[in-house]
Amino acid sequence: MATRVTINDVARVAEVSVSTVSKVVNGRYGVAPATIARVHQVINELGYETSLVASSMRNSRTNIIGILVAEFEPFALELLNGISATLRGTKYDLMAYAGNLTPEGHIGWERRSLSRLGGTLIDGAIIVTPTVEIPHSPVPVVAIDPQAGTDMPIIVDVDNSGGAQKATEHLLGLGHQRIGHIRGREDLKSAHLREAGYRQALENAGIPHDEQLIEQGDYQHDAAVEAARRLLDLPQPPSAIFAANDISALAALGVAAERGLAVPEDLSIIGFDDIPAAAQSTPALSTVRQPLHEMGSHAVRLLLSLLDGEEATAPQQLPAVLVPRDTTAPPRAN
Amino acid sequence: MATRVTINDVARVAEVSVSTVSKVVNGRYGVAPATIARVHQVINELGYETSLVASSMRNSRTNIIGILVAEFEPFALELLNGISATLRGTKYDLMAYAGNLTPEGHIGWERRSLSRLGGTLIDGAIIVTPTVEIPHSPVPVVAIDPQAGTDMPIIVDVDNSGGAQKATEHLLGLGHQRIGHIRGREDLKSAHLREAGYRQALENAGIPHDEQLIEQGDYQHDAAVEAARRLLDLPQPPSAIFAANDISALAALGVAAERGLAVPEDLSIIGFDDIPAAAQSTPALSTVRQPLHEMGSHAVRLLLSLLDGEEATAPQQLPAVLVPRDTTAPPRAN
DNA sequence: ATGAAAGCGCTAACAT
DNA sequence: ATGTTAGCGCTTTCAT
Repeated sequence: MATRVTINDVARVAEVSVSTVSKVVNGRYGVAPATIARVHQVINELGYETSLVASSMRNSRTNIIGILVAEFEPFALELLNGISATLRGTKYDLMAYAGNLTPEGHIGWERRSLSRLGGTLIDGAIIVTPTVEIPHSPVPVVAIDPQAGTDMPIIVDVDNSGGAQKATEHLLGLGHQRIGHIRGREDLKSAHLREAGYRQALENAGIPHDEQLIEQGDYQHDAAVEAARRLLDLPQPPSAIFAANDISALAALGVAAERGLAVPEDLSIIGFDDIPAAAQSTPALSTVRQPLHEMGSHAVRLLLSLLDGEEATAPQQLPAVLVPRDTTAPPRAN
Repeated sequence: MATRVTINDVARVAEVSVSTVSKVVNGRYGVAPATIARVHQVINELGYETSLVASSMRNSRTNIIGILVAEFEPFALELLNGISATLRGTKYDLMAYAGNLTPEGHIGWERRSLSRLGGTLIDGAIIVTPTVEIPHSPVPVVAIDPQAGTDMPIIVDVDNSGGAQKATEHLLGLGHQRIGHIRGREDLKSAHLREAGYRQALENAGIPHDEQLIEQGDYQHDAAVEAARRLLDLPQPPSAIFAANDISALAALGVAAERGLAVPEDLSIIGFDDIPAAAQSTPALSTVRQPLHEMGSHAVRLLLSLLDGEEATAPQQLPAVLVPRDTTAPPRAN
């Protein structure tokens, strides 16, 4: 754990000025070949590398893209995978920063992280699932799957309403006519869009609207359990349920079990997200998947074009992918 | 994309000196309550945040842990998951840096990244799968799964020999007596350890050593295909093969198919690593898994104790987990 | 209680 | 070809 080798150490040992070392390191003109050789030799001997931090204070460009996440959970990690793959071969390095691990300050973490890194350390940022608007950023920013309003300029997310529509049409296609919906969190854009997709599918199928079939699940297990119970307690219970996320769908699966309902024979259930647990449940949960890899890839391409000085593009919606598994089947003939 | 708000902006608007602002931000004593209030107000108005970069040049501590990876691939991402979870609730933020994405300089990326970030930006580092020794680091370092020698002081990795032994004993337990081995890359420590575990298991079972049953597969598909062919061409071919990694095992699976051998009836195959493709193959590959989540968690705990000034600990070996799937079964009765 | 000044490691404009 | 200097944003003595 030796102390850091700085440009000063190199200059001293090579018996030149620091600016000469800097010129050599950055390949600037106006240094004698002999000097270049000697400096390089000292650099190797000492194992010197320029400090990213110090040089980023002088240079505007660092060739580093920052990925700002609240936390490294599976959703963010899968995005990171696509981002990393897309960045390979470009001149950019990748720095992922989780600035929300400390107990304090959880809301608005993205604004904080962006201010702390932007303008100096990173040339541009991709923010994963931001919770608040970013009014003015020091660097170009692309948001992935923003939770709140749509005021962020550049956005990549899944086609929530289209995905919900696919899920509902899947049930419709199996022959279901009475389809319930467990709604997501009121304050999140995605919840509204998913509900809209559900309504759209029913409308397209010419099925009259029944407000009783929509219950609030808040994207959370407990609330979804209650919602599912109310749905199944209906005088005319639904033969299928589209839940706004997999957590809720899994909750509904539990309620079906507690009622002695066979899934999918007595009740079909489909979720949204395709979280890992979805594939593990018994029976395996039918759902709709966000193409995370491609979303990350898309975000990178958008950011790179922004960094090349191109104009802001319209929001990018990537299609959701239907993943039919074992919780959806035709309704029991009656 | 407004320009960055600096401490100077705050000072100017609040009509105080920058040092006063700094004191307020860092909660130092000796500032009038009225001044504190005014400065805070301006900070909020302007949306100021201290620059990580600038402050890290003055402070020795940043409360940021750096994870240095060559690339964000599944192995590193899974580790990141464990690392992030373990760091939650501590005072540390997490910064993951992939410094190998640029085409040039791929070997020794870890030394480069460490020099560039260490000493200023990060308080300590966890390096994933380093390829070279780190002679002197500016900050405490823990290595996960180093590829080369064992000269790195603090290491976390899977128990390679133990895992190989488990795999071999699994085959032994099924009744196999003649077990081949496709060896990994000569220059990697893990390959030697896995071979050693294989030999140990056979020795423990009192099975005489047959050098013909070990072939070089280099951890690579093509070489492993050749190795598997040679094994199966033997006058007395093995009834089971332990491959040093899943790539090689999958290659062997292909060779079995090309020979018309049924797996696992005619030939049992087991790999090592549990890469995603392992679960996808037909039949699904039996293998041995590295507990990546726990390895990440362990590395964090080691690093934190190092940062608390504790002494270097001995290398940590985490047990590998046997994952029996469908490519291993008792040998055909003969 | 406040501010002026030095310095962290580095780069670039400007001498020499 | 080389060195001197200023300054990036910040924290920390050290005056005042």
